Amino acid sequence: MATIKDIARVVGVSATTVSNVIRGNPGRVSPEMIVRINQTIEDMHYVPNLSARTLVSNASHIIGVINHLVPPEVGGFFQDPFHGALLAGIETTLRERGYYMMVRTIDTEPELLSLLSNWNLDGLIVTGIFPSDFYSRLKAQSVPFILIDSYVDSENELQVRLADKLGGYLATQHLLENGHRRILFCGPPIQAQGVLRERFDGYCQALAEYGLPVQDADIYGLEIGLEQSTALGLELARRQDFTAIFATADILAAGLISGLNEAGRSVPEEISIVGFDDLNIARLTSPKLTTIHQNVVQRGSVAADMLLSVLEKDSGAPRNIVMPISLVQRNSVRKLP
Amino acid sequence: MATIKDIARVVGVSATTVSNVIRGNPGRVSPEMIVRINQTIEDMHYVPNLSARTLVSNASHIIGVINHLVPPEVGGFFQDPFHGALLAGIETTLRERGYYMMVRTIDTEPELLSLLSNWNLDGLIVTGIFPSDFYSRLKAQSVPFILIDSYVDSENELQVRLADKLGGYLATQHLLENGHRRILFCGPPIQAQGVLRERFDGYCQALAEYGLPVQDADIYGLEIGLEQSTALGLELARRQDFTAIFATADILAAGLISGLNEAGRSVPEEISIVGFDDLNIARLTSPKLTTIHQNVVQRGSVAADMLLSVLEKDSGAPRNIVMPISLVQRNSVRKLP
DNA sequence: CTTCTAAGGTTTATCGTTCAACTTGCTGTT
DNA sequence: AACAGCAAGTTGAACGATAAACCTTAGAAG
Repeated sequence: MATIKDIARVVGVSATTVSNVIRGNPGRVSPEMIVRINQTIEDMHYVPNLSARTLVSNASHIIGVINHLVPPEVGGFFQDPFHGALLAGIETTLRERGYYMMVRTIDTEPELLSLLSNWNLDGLIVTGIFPSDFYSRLKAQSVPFILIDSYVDSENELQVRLADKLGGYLATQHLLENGHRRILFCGPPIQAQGVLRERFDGYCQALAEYGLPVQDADIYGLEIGLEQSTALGLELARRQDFTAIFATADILAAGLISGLNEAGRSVPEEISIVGFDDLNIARLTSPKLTTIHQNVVQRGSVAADMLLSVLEKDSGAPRNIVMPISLVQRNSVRKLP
Repeated sequence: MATIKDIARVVGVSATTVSNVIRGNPGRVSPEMIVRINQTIEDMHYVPNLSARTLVSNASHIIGVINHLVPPEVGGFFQDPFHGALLAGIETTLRERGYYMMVRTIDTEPELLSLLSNWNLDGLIVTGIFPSDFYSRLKAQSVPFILIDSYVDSENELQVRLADKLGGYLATQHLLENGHRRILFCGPPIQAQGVLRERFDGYCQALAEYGLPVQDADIYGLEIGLEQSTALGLELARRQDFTAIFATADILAAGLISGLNEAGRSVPEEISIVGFDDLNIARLTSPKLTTIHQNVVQRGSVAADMLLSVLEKDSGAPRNIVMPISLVQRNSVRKLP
């Protein structure tokens, strides 16, 4: 494969000059030379070697996308449709802006360190929910990163958040408006801060407005995954003291419906359900899922855009975006008389 | 960040010696020195810089995973649950064996070339269906690659195939056994060779055994995606001259069910459907999908394993595996009287 | 007529590793 | 005593690019 020196030799200039042309360096090269060099590059099918570039310039044009390891039994990262949509948005934007993407699930801290120093990653997109001390570990590395999912209470940190509290509120309120008074909350375990905390806060607020208590027995924690939620659905089918469920992810809602159905309880006739995310599967379940809509693909793409803008020193770029949500009514909620 | 020279200076040896220890080079270093160097590496949190390593040794430890660009409107690559499962298997294996994964959708040939020479990829996992001339283009590059989906008629090429023809046969035969006589075939356009060709051949064979003709009007080509298949479901609802559908992917079957239902035709009472893949969504649809099972996650992981074995010169490694399939009966097929 | 400046380059060092070719000191053999 | 052979290193040149500092020439300015 041709190197920059080959080009230089053929054209009869120094490697630096070729390098300047490649990187579009300002004004150092005459217009006709630019044309000749570009022509030769094309003729010889020259493509710069980014490993070499990375080595000297310390910028790799690789963005790492990491997620906390989700054991395959629990569904796995790539198999989760939410993350699939996120990745789709991220990849499209990175491609368009000339960056490469290295996806990796991270289990232990050394793995993160290896990833970073192995490849001089330019930046990191952090998806999924990491243990709470992870954020400070990450800050200790001097790599720009943007958080999706694992919120942090700081205006300065790069984040693409969602109006999660509002989402939790709207979902719950919708059920209350339809006459439901005992509403279960099902989602991954609630941490001190982050997505789930906020959705839970919204749930509590809605209940409070109707003067209803939040009851421990109504809060269920489970891993994201169809198996887990189907199992929970089977379990819940035995309880007779509630009429509705707010599930913090569509995939959970889908599993719940499936489990409830299997146990002979019908949705929405006996039990109403509201989901969260509005993924494709929300239209696949039967009944179709009433859920909180967010544009996940766009969220990934906004995250990538924000990160790259910061990397490219665009100081006017936003650091903290909150994306909108809305309630989408389909058929999984029944109005009680 | 510490470099190999820092380690060398601290220990008081040359960089080469450290390098030899890191790479486990045979016998050139005394046991006690090995211990001291390893200790220092750990103390200083040294991690080798793979860009530098790649540059000189011409092996990057990066495996590219490519897919032909699927426009987002058509579903996108990452959002397709089949590819999600595949990626899950691939990533797990690559991680375990110490490789990195660079995922990229490829639109034009220059993009492929850039990807390859930018990063000195060690190998390529090719998923999805590429245009037919792509295979020869790929061969022209001297990068080892393994095909999943885009079959090629050559025993020598690395491939992880599936008993696709048998799958198509079993699916169709199951419908025939249940009394169906007019069975539509729905899937992405059939090419000269590859997955779809084989599934179609199986379909034809089963029909032939029952003395039934293959009719052009019964073959539908559509892009993989929920939108497309839902639309097709709506369209098919108007036809009254068939009782069953064989869909070559679960995601298509799911959309078909949804479209048919929407148009007021019920599955399986009026129309029976058999899918292919047995993805998670097969248990989400209502009715649950009767489908051809394959272990997609494992398929990804087998592909990665085979490729790495070849890279690591394990000449005994298999080059061409055919993974098994089986029919899973759920509730989307009705026995006709 | 000298000096300055800008355009259009070139030279050389460097990034962090690896690899091939040396060196050095010791042991054992004949 | 001479020397082969080996263990345990070292040295210096790559790999392909970039960055900083330097050079050369023509014309403008004084």
